[in-house]
Amino acid sequence: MLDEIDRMLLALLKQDTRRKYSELGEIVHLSPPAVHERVKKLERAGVIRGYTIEIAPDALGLSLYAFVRLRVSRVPCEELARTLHTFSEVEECYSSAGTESMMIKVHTATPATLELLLDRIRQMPGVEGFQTSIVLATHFQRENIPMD
Amino acid sequence: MLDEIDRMLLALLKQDTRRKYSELGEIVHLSPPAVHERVKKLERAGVIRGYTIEIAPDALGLSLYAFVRLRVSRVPCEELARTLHTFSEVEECYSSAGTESMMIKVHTATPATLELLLDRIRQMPGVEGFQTSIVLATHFQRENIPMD
DNA sequence: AGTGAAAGTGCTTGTGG
DNA sequence: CCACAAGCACTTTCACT
Repeated sequence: MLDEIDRMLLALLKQDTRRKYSELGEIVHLSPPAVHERVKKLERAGVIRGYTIEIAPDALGLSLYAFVRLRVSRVPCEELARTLHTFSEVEECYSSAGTESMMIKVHTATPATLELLLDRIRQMPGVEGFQTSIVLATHFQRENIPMD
Repeated sequence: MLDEIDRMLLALLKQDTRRKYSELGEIVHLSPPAVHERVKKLERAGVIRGYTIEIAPDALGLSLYAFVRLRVSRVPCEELARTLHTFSEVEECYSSAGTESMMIKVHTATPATLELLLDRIRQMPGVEGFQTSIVLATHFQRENIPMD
């Protein structure tokens, strides 16, 4: 489905989408229209879901990250996820195997804001309790694009 | 530092960077060159760190996500982070407050690959143990851009 | 800082191999 | 599936407000 050239293009575009097609073509040894054709195909296939910017995490005045693991009972996780989606501070939401059935990543300006958020989460039906891990440092974030 | 128009532009570009400057200008009531000027300023200020693509998580044949919380002793977290960076399956790496001093997000093709990775992590000096949470569902991932 | 017009550049499409 | 060439749209710059 995806050959090596496709994977190289994905890796290159992941680094910087504003590379010229001619530049990409030189690297993968293809002409600009050929690169264009492949990229469009990746878009249509849904492999490339969208073109976005990476924003400096601290530029927006939100300095506090935390992971919260939720202990859930009775209520389906998907239903809780819909409620959590309405809290703008909740940036990621997962279901997981284990005692804590859900895990979220939250992003707030201050500890006080985090406390308010946790208060709201505590009141959600089905949430029996949670464990919070404050993030002290983000060492790296990246994406793994295997070339096989 | 960042006014409301800047934040709107960031939110719009986050959704789709291939919007035309004229299109952005209509929304924020500015001319294309004015939008251009602001975007360049955001780039120079480091608020916009880069332009990337979003890749469908399952398109690359990696179907298994897991969070691993590491119990660390003796060794500085930053040193462990450098070692973890050499494992391509480790996509995110954080230091956190609490009993488990570090937390990583890993992305592998199969449970067998995950096991091999955990074996390697287990052998790292300073890693006393870890707890693994397999991700069953990713409900949402997004970014919070406050408009204040 | 923002506007308007003009120039430059790369994207995009059609034709052909 | 890819290379070549041309039309076209957008980005980018410049002079001015």
